[in-house]
Amino acid sequence: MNDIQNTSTLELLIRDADTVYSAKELAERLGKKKQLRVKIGLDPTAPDLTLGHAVVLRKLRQFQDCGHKAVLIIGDYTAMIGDPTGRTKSRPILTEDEVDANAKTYLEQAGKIIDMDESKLEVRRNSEWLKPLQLKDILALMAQMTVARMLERDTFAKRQAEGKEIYMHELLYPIMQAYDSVMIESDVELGGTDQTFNNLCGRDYQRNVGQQPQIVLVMPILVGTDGVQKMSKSLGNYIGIADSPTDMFGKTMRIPDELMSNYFELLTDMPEDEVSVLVDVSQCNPRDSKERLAKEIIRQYHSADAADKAAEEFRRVHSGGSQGLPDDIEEWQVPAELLSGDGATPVDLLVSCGFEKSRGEARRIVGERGIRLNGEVVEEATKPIEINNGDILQRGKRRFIRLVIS
RNA sequence: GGACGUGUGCCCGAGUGGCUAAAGGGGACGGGCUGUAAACCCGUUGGCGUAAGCCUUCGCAGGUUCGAAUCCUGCCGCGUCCA
Repeated sequence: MNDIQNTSTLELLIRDADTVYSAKELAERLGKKKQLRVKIGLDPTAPDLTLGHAVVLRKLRQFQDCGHKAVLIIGDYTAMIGDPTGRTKSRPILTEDEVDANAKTYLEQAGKIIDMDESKLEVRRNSEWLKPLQLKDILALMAQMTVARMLERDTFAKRQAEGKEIYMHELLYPIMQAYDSVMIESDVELGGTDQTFNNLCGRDYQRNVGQQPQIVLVMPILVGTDGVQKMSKSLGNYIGIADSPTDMFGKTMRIPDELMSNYFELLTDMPEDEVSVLVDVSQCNPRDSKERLAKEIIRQYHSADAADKAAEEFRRVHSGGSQGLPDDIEEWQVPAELLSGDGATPVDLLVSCGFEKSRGEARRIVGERGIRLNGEVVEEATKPIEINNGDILQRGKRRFIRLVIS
């Protein structure tokens, strides 16, 4: 590589980053032309990755494409604490089976983004080195950090200011994560802005043992579909990497318009100048731009074909009060006992097929004119209705089921 | 160990003897409208019942009262401060 290529590599790698500690160090290390070890940690708590994870994984992929090695850490031990980013409940210890299962799903899903080739990827669990630690080892690690320093961390500082509790073991989380960096000798660690403190700890711990401190590349946090909070599974404002094209499309269409440029930037490879046109309301209809965004996203996790189909289906089913049907409608076998006697009432059907949890709920939604049979609004909740094989029962705008009678 | 608080529906949070299935907000769901599953507006949001109505719910267990989420006793959880 000559200097010009080197510069453009650096530019590519720090593009879209929130902060880099420091770009200068990264330039220097890239200049040494050795394969860098680029660390990323995932706690195997919930078994599904979201587009929030994708932001960081996409960055990791760029490093791989530049010839560097991804070191993916499955935080099976750190997961026992849970990163104390504000939610305070301590988490249960995961069994080995749960970790195995979650790790497997993680890898499958991450594999849609990163290069799984062995020369480009190393997967490690931090129980490997955290589990054997003795108390004296842990004390030695703790002795490298001061209380004052630890309490600088924003979430701790905030909780302390508010008089909220901070448990002792939570203070260990950054230390454990830092120790991970030492053990795998990472050159670069990637993370979201909420990880900054932890990642910077890694630099200190590496320096203490004579390693060259890792470069910390901080990516912006992806805002969830609610347009307010961080995208996360537990907040329910997420788009999952494993979501179906239909769901991905619908969820993307739902994001507030203002979020579009952010999503384009962090989740697609579209050039900046093109994006700036798309998000300019004087030049483009936001609806069309958002459809474009949704397609770009789906293309990466499914296929261009699936993206087109999802868009077409969405228009057909949802646009302008239209009554089109989705491509795949789940079938449901109507139980024989519902058909005996006077026949099934809408309430019976709704509860039995799982659209509603209770008969009261079912009655209510019929009253709200939220139920249709073959496109016709069902008016009476408790009067038996005639149903035939193949009828389409619809709840609200987007839940459909095909009745099967045999 | 001591003092004082606190525990309400999916979440937050009012309520201090009846008019409270329990204000208000958030979320969720349904409808209208639309460029979308955005925004905005309207509605719904314990269970059973066609309905009248009945039943269950305010940390847990008892008690007082015609009547308790509201008062008393005990227990449990949580918090702040003092030691």
